[in-house]
Amino acid sequence: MKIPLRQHHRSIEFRGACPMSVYDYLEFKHLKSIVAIAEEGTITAAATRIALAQSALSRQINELEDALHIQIFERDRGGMTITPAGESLLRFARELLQTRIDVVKAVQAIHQATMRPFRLGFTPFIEHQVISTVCDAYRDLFPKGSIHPENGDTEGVIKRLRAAELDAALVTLPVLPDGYCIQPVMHEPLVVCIRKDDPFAAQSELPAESLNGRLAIFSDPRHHPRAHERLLEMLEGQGIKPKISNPTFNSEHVQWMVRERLCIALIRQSEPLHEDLTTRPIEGVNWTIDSAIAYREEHDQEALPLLLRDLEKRFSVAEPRPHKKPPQRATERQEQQRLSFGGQNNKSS
Amino acid sequence: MKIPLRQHHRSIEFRGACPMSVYDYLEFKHLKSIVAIAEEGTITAAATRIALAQSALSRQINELEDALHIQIFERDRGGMTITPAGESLLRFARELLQTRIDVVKAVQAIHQATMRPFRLGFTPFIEHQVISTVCDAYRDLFPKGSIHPENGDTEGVIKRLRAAELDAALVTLPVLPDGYCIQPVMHEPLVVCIRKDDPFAAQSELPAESLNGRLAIFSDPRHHPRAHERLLEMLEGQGIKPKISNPTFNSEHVQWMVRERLCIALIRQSEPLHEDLTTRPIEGVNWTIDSAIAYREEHDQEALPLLLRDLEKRFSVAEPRPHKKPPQRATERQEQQRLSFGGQNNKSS
DNA sequence: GGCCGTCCATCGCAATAAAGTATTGGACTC
DNA sequence: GAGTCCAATACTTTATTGCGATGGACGGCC
Repeated sequence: MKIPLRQHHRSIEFRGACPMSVYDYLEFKHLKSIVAIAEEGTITAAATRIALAQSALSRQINELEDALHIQIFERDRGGMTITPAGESLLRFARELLQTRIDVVKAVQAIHQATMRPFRLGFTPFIEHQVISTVCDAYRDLFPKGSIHPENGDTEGVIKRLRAAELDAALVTLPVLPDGYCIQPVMHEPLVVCIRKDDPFAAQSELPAESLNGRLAIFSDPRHHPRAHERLLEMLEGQGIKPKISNPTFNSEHVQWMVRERLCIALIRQSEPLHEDLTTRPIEGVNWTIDSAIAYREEHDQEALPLLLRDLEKRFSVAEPRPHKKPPQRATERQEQQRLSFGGQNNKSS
Repeated sequence: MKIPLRQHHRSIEFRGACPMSVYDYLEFKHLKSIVAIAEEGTITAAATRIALAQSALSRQINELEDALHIQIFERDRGGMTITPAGESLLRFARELLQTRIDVVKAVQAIHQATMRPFRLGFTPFIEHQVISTVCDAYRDLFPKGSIHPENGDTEGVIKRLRAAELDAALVTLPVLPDGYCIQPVMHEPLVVCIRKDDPFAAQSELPAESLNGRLAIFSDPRHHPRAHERLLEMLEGQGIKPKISNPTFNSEHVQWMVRERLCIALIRQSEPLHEDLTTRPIEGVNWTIDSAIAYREEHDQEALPLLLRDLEKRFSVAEPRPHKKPPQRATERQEQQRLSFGGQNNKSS
């Protein structure tokens, strides 16, 4: 059991401000070895997998454990089994190794073509704040890169994404996750916009029936057919027949129509309101608009993995929405079966 | 310019499933070197700092650049300046090196004492969902670790945190950030709870005057003196004189009093309501309750850095709140000058 | 119980990779 | 034109890794 304390002939440790900490014993190659051993179960098998001699691998791990004072594996007969400490280490090993790959790819891209500009599509339904957060993240990660946001309607954006004319796109769900992946970035409640002097304004939540025949839908089927359909489905599910009206994006038009008592309207909770108007949730449902970033799995944009990784940090995942939902990891929950509806499913545990 | 392509004597590359990718050339030591060179400006200085010979460092970087086909530095007279590609790499180098330290520390701790249990304080003001998200994160990172949530009033929790009897604490702001650090986890709007048949329920927002003399405050100065003070300040700032009442935590008591027309009350937007009650925001202000996790800067809990890192991902930072706020990084914005008030300062850019 | 196979640890030795020392050469300064 | 600073290179030394072989521990099998 020799201690592999690096013994440079002449005094090291004193020179500069860098006393060679113990952490330096851990290198990426060790992480690779750990993953291999954990997955193969024996040093012998792991050694062949990572093209190393069995003896070398055995030494490597023993010395690492020794230097770090960690026992990573338990030596049973018949192989190595990972310890609790090793289990946590393994988790990070995988993460770090993947990050290394992503970083190298991205940096190579920056160098080679001074990196291809990141083409980010977005639809009119995406809040400006979301777009700028994404752009900020990108510029923060790649100061010399460039990001080109381009807008378009949902179908067009998705089509261009699929055709690799975009590297990623900010869209609102639902979209068919066909040929691309989705990572959610924000959820925003849908509420009903009514006049303050509307009789129903006295209530904190509007019963679904009260909307029947009054609620106008302004979403344009051409701009986001799936969301439009989904919305109609959801309304139908609550027994609400929407009023027919001409599609528009213009929030002021919508509010004007409500003010003129021509209808009431579904809008986002965060939308700034005219002073005569107010909003109310619909009783018993918890509809939200979900924004997500979509990207091709087989992307050729080297900046993408790191951008996604960073966005995960920047955007909400735990929803501080009225009534608690079970906290979930972003990667598991995304799905386009919500325009969204939350409705009854609060408090599943 | 020899190519340092690792030439194992006998054919490697074919053995297992691990064809030795180019990414393997990048090791943590390279990241250290890159950071050192970038900070020192010359190879010579960097070499002494990281206890390496100048020649070794020069070669190391040259071979790395060569293997990865990246130019990281520009060789000027008088030193090395970093390239755009290097700039991005540098960013990740720092991040990864820090993560390595955090990981090793945490894993060491797991091994040594099978890891000291994580003592997480929380106050009655913290939503259960927040606590369980934190606990989930911990257990996810350290499957064999244990986390002990303990509740207490704010002052007690802070005191025990400072006395190192707790490793971290979930508290609501404001707290004096004295001797410890704070990372926000959630913001939740405060709204006024009123009866549905209250005349003011017809309005979507309540003017501040309408609360005068009617709004009862149930927060207990003993449980969170600073928040209590702050709340009174905020009310005073709006010209609201609160009604005196006995402190209570029990939300049902509060709602019962509102139902009995004894008062109206400030509550969290997400609180489940009795069917006779509703909530309204106060006009012109945007008060929120901010939950944060507090911890000593000189912690001895090795799990803490990785937990904080993970929580950053799990919790909202971009606030999908009514009216956009500028997106900010979590670490910069925390401060206890909000109980919080948002009020006029929306849309600062 | 004895035999065999598997697997990990260890050792000696050889080959390679990495770091050290010393030197060179360019560029800039005075 | 000598001095200085710096990176790069030549050459030497050290450290790491590979290879092959051995031993111990365990379990299965006859």
